[in-house]
Amino acid sequence: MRRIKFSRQREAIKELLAESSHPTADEIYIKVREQFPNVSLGTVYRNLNVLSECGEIQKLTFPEGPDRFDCNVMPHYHFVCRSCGRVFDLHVRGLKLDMEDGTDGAELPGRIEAQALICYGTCNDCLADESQDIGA
Amino acid sequence: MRRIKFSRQREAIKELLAESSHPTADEIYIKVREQFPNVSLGTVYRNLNVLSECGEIQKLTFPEGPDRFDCNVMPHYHFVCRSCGRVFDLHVRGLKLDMEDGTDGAELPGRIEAQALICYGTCNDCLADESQDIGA
DNA sequence: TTTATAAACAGTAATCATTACTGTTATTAT
DNA sequence: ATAATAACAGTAATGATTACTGTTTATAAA
Repeated sequence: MRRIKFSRQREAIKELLAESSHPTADEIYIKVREQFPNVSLGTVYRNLNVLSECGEIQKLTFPEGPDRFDCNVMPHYHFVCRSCGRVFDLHVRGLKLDMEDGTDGAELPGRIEAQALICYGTCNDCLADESQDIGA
Repeated sequence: MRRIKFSRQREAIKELLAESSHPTADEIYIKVREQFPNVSLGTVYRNLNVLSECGEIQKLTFPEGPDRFDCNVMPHYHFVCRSCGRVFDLHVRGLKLDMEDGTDGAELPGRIEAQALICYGTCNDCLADESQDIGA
């Protein structure tokens, strides 16, 4: 059982995570370097993994681009804009899994312990831009 | 607009996809080599991308491991066993997104055009193994 | 309040999945 | 048949992430 020691770099990473929205490891790296010019990208990755293993943060994987990290560990889902690439929180009260019933293929393949839902679409900003383009 | 030409390799990839369950590019590569010993991994990737851009197949991204491919393009979701790593189809009739309402943060960030849901847990086989271990 | 320990570090090399490039082959429209 | 070019095999390059190595630093015990 490993004791986790305090580290200034990790504290900085936690603070930066709290004030940014779903940053990538590299985005965090760039910001941490303002406080610790010699910090290495490996340190950022190691600490992000330590924090997500502790359940202090959440790692998010998307089909496009690198993983992102979220300081919000409450169950919630994500919306990715296909146009601008931004990631938004989706405030969903709860997912209702309406399973198919029937004579076969009807049952769950196992015990569900966690869920990740990603919705893809066009964000409101990009929708507004689209309608402007049409008007112009 | 590019015209897609017939290719024997692509046909083989489609057939292999139809008879396997969520294979990775590498797993397909190994199988295609039985028919085309000189096929290259790049060819497999290129064709998988062509097919998923055409909507003939679906690309699946998971937090662990490489992408997987699915010949089932009907909307459906996936279950990943954390114990054995297998991926199962989830036969869900439809997701009910029960959005939070309130004075702010309540609205959708945009227009949802697609959804990907991954559930994580322990599959029935691994659950059975677990209870055997306890019994022994 | 030194000293031992091992976690964490910076820096760098290695890995893995995937894409891009290059010269050749095969499909298809003319 | 021939021309145009999609697709190919083979290989190099890329991007994200992890692993390694020798050093520094936080913490627990002497």
